[in-house]
Amino acid sequence: MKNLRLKSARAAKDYSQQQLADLTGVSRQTINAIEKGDYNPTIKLCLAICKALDKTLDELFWED
Amino acid sequence: MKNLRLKSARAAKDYSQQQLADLTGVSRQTINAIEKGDYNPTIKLCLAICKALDKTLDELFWED
DNA sequence: ACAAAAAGTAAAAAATACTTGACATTTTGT
DNA sequence: ACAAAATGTCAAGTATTTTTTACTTTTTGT
Repeated sequence: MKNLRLKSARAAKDYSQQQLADLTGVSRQTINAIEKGDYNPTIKLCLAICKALDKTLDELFWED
Repeated sequence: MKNLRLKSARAAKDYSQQQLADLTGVSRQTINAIEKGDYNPTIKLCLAICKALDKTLDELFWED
């Protein structure tokens, strides 16, 4: 399923997918796929994304 | 680096590495390697571990 | 309306998470 | 002390993430 919290947090910082990709050291397609919910990133990448967006793991990646 | 919070949370539930592996659907070696800090698991596996141990992502996997 | 930037998507290759099997060492219980 | 259970570790193979390249569609600004 889509990760709208991530999309929203990225928008709040006014970052493009490319900018967030550069900040976290991955490709734009990877960011796109994570937002789209296609597959599960590694915790290392999740942490990098959280730090780039000033969010916690629970805020962006927790699911019930 | 070692993930002692994970090791501690597992001990609090009195689970062996094998038991936690069974609960989360991975091999014992994978749990062992994560505790040892050898590599980065996927967020999906992190979530499964958190749920098995009644912990949040931030409690077990956040790093500063 | 138009151009430029951003986002969506796909296939093949590369990198790495995870498994399986096997054995050594440490810990636990009696 | 002894046996059983738990943990640590390694190597080779499999599964999945991530990259690269490329193209299409949507959004944004003038």
